[in-house]
Amino acid sequence: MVTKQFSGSPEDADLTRADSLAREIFSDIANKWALLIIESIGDRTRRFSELRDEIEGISHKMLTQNLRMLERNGLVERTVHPTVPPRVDYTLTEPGRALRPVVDGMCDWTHRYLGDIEASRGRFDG
Amino acid sequence: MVTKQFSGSPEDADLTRADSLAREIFSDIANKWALLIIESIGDRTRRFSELRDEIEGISHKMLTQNLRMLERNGLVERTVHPTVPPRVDYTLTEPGRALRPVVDGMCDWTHRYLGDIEASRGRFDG
DNA sequence: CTGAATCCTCAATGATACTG
DNA sequence: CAGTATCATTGAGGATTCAG
Repeated sequence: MVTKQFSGSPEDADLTRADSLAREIFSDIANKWALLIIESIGDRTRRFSELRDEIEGISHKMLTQNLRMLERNGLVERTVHPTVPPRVDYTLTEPGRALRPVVDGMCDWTHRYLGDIEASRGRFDG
Repeated sequence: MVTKQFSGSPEDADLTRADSLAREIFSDIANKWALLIIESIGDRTRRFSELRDEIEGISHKMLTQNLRMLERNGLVERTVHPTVPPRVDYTLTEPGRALRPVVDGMCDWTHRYLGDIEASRGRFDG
């Protein structure tokens, strides 16, 4: 549950604090760019430019922004190679890898129900 | 994969069309309100006001907007009871229920790594 | 190449009021 | 109660520029 939680116990403060933190994290993760980045990195090591090229439609800014956010939350690790021109590699951390099955599940679901959804849309719109 | 797909085969047009549709659907679903609504409905029948009360922080507008979107994509079914005052029930359809494990997985992941993430944030911010 | 910062625009969101 | 519409505001996100 990432929605409300009632208690009444003395640990109320901690519970609501943990809940609001959970919601904050959930909101960070539950957005398309974050999930697509995780999906794109997978179990590989990817450079900034590779991600930008692979993730259709993502802008330079959105990519850096989301990579920072994922790094801050400890889902991706960023290693800078002091070469010139600079080269930065991104990999998933253990928490990041643990999220992969979830993202895969969402991708699978999307393809599995593509037809049904298209049909439903047709009905709804028409 | 919901990112790029190359082919070169004659079905190119259909492939890219299916891909863009997949991305569209993925973008619809991969947002916090949609996922929280699905989580909140679960296997129950929920009224509009119940959802509004249960999903902390969601506005009237966001709830209706996302419910319409989910209905259009065939994830939720909307049944209006012609009473006064009116009463509207929402339930998950088969595609909607099929997405539950994914959402549950994301919620589980959030709570599982809450501590790690908080620690990582501390390191990153400090 | 990567990334930060700036500016600018438009869409997402909230607040409010009105309808069935 | 549920839903739509309108308006106002904010913030997301794109384009561009500069720096390491």
